[in-house]
Amino acid sequence: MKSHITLKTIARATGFSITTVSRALAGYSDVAESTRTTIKDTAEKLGYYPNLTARQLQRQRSDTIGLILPAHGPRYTDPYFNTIIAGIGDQLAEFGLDLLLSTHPPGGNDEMAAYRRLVEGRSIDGLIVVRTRIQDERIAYLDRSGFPFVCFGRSDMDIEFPYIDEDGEAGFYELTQYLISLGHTRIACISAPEGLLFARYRMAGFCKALEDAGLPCREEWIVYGNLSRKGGENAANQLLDLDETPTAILAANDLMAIGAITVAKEKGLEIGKDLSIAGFDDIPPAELYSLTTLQQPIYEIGKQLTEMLHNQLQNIPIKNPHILLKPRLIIRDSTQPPVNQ
Amino acid sequence: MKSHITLKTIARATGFSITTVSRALAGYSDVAESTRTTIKDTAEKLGYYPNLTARQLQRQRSDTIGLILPAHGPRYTDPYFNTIIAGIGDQLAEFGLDLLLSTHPPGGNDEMAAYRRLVEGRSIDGLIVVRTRIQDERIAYLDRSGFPFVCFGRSDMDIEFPYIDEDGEAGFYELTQYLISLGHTRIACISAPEGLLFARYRMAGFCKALEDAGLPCREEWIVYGNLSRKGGENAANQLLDLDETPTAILAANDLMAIGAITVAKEKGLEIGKDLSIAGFDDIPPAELYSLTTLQQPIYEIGKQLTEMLHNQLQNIPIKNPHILLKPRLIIRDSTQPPVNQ
DNA sequence: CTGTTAGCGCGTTCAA
DNA sequence: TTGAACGCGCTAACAG
Repeated sequence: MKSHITLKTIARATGFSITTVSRALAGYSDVAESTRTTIKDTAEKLGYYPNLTARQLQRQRSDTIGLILPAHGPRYTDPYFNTIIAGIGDQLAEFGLDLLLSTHPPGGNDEMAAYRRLVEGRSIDGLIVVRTRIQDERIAYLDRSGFPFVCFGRSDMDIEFPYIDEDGEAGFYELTQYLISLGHTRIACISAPEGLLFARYRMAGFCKALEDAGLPCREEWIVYGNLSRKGGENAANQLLDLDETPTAILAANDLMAIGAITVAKEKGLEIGKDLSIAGFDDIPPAELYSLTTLQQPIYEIGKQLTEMLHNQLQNIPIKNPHILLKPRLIIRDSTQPPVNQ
Repeated sequence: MKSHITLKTIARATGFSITTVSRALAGYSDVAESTRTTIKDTAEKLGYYPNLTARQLQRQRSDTIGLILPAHGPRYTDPYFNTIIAGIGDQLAEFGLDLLLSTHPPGGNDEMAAYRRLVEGRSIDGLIVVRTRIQDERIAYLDRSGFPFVCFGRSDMDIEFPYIDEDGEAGFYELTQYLISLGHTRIACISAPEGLLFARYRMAGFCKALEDAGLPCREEWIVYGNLSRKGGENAANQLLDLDETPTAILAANDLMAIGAITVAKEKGLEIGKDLSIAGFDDIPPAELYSLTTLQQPIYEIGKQLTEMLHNQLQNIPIKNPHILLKPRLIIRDSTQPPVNQ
């Protein structure tokens, strides 16, 4: 490592005081043009770059925001995180901010310790919380300490906080409506476990669309899966073993939809023709399976979360602290009008 | 935000000097047990947490390492990304280090500016460079400035630097050997563009295995694809239109392998039986396609890179600065013995 | 227009 | 065993 060039170095080299050097470089107007030129030139020549840590300490602001990913284990993959990081990163770059990232398994002591560390160690100015939980200790803590934060996702607590979330209800409403418009009347749903908040919203959209169309929301056509491909297979087996089978199945995520596709194919059904299937997420394999699905606006959420937090840090009042972004319906071949009644 | 508790606060509360408080909390031995207790208690009661920025400035060390992801655009997805972050993050947590993350499109001015900023702004102690390029400006810069860094990937420059890479040659060697052991003699390869370093290594392993088995490395059985699914389709079409078609196709990545599978199926070939196909990466859809492939040890690479960098920062000599990690062969149904000669 | 003084919060001499 | 003084590098208030 080369030895560090500081303001002092330049001060000595030019004969001016440290303060003058600082002001010249910062572009203050009360500096003689000639001295500014001298200072700027030697700064350039010496390759001066301000020590950001020192600046942070003085300004009491790090221009850095934090993000703690709820990661778990070696084969950790979450289809959203690439995208949300890209969204956050791009927006951050525009604002000239940095991102401090940690990964910790969700719900443990480690995780909370990481939050405390970043917040109380004053390494960051604000925090983005992702994958909110129904009862979320992190939100409770941040609210208590008055630290600026925004969330990806809603929660079920008696705390007011700014968030952005995908509008699962609107998404499933549109998707169900679309299936109805194709002529389907026997529509089943593979839901996620009821404890999950997003599952509730999606189910609500599904039921509402049926109701609005005057169709019954039949209990035996609502089954549950654990969001995995296997879960989708089990659920699809349940549905397809019924006396009266549905002509369309709507799964709470793509993985389960793909599981359902596998099962249906095994039973000799042609997807799209004999049975329509749709999912949620638009994960990469969805395209390979020609799966109709809802694409989450994750990148946009990342960008907007960052903007929201930035405003908060600037004390700019947030016009709308509760934003719902509607997923985009991606229509592929897995959903088509029903052939046989 | 609550008002900040600093050493000064505790000093005033206990009546001791800031220095004593500092030493008591830091666990120095030259502090009376009684005063240490008093100080620790009130520190606890007041909820003291050291200001990390101030500590950084004084220690001239940030205990933070940097990572700049070569991301590009909204729909940016890199299958490795999650995994390597998880690996780096887990290891970092063990060392008590933080991670400063940026995303920038590769090769641009922005990217280099981001490197300079982190390095010269002294926000970080070391850097992990991922997705190395054949001629890599980042490596040249870091080498020039003498800043500690490690790389995921090799390069083709006259610079000595520590790296970890997947051993594509060994991987493809093993995979090819495996196909040969199944009885295949007509093996084709869909390579990546020659400019890419990893493509060279993989091809080398492929050719070497053929040679070692006394099989010819026929030119018309080596075609090129742009790593996309579409590229795999085109390449497979080329191969399957030949007078003498191969009984096995080895693709430089899973996406192209999946493209090849699609094409082969369209032509009425049964995968595994009429034509064996294998890929590289083990991306999630690979399992859905029962694709034999090579799984990259990304998580391990992330961990080991972090460890390597950490050692470097501690001035612990790195035993082996050039590590190659062998991919793991995942055998699925897409590769089977050839039926018809 | 420029320099002196002071302080951000912490750790580390050195003297008492 | 404790405290005063100093410096990390930068910025801001105040004088001149």
